[in-house]
Amino acid sequence: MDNLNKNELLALANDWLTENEGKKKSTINDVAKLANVSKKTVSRVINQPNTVKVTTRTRVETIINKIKFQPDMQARGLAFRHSFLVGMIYDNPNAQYTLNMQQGILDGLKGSGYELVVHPCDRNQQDFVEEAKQFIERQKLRGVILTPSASEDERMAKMLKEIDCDYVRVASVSLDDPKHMLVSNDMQGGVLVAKHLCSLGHQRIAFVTGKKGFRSSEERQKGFEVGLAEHNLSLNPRYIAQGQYTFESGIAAGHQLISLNPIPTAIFAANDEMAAGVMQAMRVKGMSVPNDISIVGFDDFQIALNVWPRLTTVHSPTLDIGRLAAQHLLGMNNSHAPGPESTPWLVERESTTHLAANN
Amino acid sequence: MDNLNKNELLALANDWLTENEGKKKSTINDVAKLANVSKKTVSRVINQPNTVKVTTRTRVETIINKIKFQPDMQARGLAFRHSFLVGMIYDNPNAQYTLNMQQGILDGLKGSGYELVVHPCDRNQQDFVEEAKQFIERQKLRGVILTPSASEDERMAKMLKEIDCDYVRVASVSLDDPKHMLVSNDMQGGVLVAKHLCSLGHQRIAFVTGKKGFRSSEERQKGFEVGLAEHNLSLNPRYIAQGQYTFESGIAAGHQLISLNPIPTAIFAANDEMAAGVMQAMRVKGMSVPNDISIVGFDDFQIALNVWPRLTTVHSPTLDIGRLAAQHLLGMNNSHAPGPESTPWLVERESTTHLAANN
DNA sequence: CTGAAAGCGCTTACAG
DNA sequence: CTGAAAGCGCTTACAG
Repeated sequence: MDNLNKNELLALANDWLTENEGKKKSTINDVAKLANVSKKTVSRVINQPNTVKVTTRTRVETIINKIKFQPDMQARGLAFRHSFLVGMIYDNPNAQYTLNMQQGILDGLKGSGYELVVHPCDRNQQDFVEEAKQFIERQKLRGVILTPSASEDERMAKMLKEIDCDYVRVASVSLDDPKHMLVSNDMQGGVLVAKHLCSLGHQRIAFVTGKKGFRSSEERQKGFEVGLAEHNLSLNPRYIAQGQYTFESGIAAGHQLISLNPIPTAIFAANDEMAAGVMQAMRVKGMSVPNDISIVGFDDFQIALNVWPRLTTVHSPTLDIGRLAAQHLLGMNNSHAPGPESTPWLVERESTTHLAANN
Repeated sequence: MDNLNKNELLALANDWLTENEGKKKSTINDVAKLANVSKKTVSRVINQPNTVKVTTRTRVETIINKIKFQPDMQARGLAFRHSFLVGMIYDNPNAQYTLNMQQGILDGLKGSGYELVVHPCDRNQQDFVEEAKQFIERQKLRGVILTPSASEDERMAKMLKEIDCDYVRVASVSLDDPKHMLVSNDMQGGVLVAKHLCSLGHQRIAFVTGKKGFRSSEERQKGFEVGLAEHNLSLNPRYIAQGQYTFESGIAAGHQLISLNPIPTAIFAANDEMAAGVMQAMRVKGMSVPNDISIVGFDDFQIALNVWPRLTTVHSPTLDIGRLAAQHLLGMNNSHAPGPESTPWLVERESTTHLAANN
C-alpha cells in the first residue's frame, strides 16, 4: 500500500469519493485509511508537517487535497482547548472606522483558519466587562482585538489578563505592554496638520477637540501643539472648542469659533465629521472655505470627499492597523518585540489655502 | 444528598469554589457531582428543562448559577454537529448599511447563545461561492444571513441548498421560498417618494438609478413609477440618469439632469449618497435646493443629515431588518409561515418644497 | 519517524 | 423521570 504511486493513490481516492458521494463529510479517519497511516500522522501533517517523513507527508497531502478534507474546527477547538475564532470588541460610533477595522483584521486573519466574531459593547452599561468575559469564555476565543474607546478601558484589560486571554489594544498611545498594543500614532498626524497650516502662512489657528476621554483627541491635539511650537506658535485656549466627534458638535464649534474676535484664519477639527460640521457653519454664515478660512479634518473617511470643497485631512491607515493588529495577535507567542506602529499622512485637498493678504 | 435544602446546596458549592479557585473552568461533570445527578441530567436541564422533575431541575439550576457554569460551545458544537455561530455574508460597499445590519442581527441573536461571524465576499472573484462554502463547512455554521447584492446571487443560493445550510436572504424583492427571505419592500418606499413630490405640485420629475443589477434600484424605481401613475404622471426616459450608488455618480447624474430642457423641478436619487452628489452638482451650478429644485434620497443614513439642506429621504429600517432576519433564521424550523417584511417610511426634511410659481 | 490509547466536554441512542 | 455507555472528530501524552 505504501508503495502506491500518485496515480494509484488518486484512483483509490476517486473510488472512495464515488462510493461516499452525498454522504457525510470526510474526517481525519477517512484520510488515514486512504493514505494508509494512523490518524495521528494525518494530524501531524496538518499541524507540524516538518515532523513527518516527506514521502509519507506527500501521500497524506495528496489524499487531503483530492477528497478536499477540511479538519473540523469544532473538534480541533475542543482538543486544542480554544476555538478558531478571534473577537473584535468595539464601541466606536463611526461606521466607516469600524468597518475598515473589521476588514483590516479579516485581511490579517486570511489564510490562518481563524474567523472574526464581532462584539460591540457599551461602556455605559454596568456589566459590560462581565458580558465581554462571558462572550470570550463561552466561545473560548483564541484572542480579542480592542478598538477605541473600548481599548482604553483598564477594567477591560484587567479582566482579559485575569482570564488569560490573548489580546491587542488598538489605541493612539501605548497603554499596556508592547505585546498588547498597536499604536496608531495620531500625535504624528497632528504635527503634520500644524506644519501644513504654518507653511500656508496661518498663525491664528483654532482647534476643535473630540469627545472627552478619547485619547485620540488628546494625541491629535498634543501633536498639533508640538507642530505649532516648531514654528514658534502656540494654541490660544480661547481658540479651542470642545467637540464630540459628531457632525452636530462640529457645527456648534464652528459657530463658536467664528464669533471670536479676531476670527481664526484656519480651523483644525479632530475628525472629518466635525470638520464637515464646521464647514456647514461657515456656509450658514456666508463665509467661504478656503478663501475666508481654511479647514482641516482627521481620518480621511468618505465624508472628506462628500463635502465641498473637499477636505484636507490626515489619512489614518485603518485597514493597515487592523491587519497589523490581527497579525500581532496571532504571532503573540513568537515575538517579544515591541508592538508595531502605523504612520498617518496628510492629504491635501481644496479646503485649505494660503493665508489671504487681507488677513 | 438529594434532600439538601437550598442553603446547604449553596454551602456545598461554595466549598467547591474555594477549593477550585483559579483552577480550570467548571464543566458539566462538576455540576453533576455537586447536584448529585448524572451529567445527562444536567444536559437535559440545559437543553430541555421540561423533561426534568422540578425539584431536580431546581437543584441543578442552583448549582449552575452558583458556580457560574457555562457549557463549552466547542464541545456542544461537536456533539450537536453544528457550531453556535451564524455567518453574515455581504458585499455592500456602504459602511453604514453593513454596520447597521450587523447590529440588527446581533440584536436578534441576543440571548440565543449564538455569535456573529462576518464574512465579506467579492462577486467578481471567480471562486467566491466555493470560498463561502469552505467558510461555512469549516466552522459548521448554524446558518447564514445574506445581504444585497450577495443575497441576489443564485449561485450562492444553490450552493447553500446543496450543502443543506440554513439561510435567510435579505433583498428588496422575494427571490426564494418565503422561509429563506426577508423582504425589505423598497418598492413601497418609491411609492412614498412619488406621492410626496406630487403632493408638492411637481410634475417634471427625474430619477437617478442605482448600480446596474441591484434589485433595490429596480424596486425603488418601480414603486416610484407606480406612485407617479396614481397621479397620472409617468417617468420620461429622458429624465432617467444612470447612477452607481456612489457620491461621484450622483454628481455626474446631477450635471446631466440639469442640462436638460426643460429642467426637472425635482430629482429622486435611489440612495442618499447619490442625492448628496446631485446637491453638490446643483451647488456648483449655482442652483438653490429646494427653491430651484427639490431633491429626495433613499436610506436615511448619516449623510442625509450632513448635507445642507438636510435630505428628505426614505427611512429603511435596517436595524429591524437585521433583527428580523436573525430571528427568522433561528426559528426556521418552527414556522412555515411566509418570511416577514419590513416597511419603510418617508422622512421630510429641507431638501424638498412646493413647486415655485415661476416653474 | 510513527502509532495505540486516552481524553477534550458535551449529546445521542438506548435502556429502564 | 433518570442514567451508563458510546460517540462527535480531533489532539495530547506516552511509547517505541
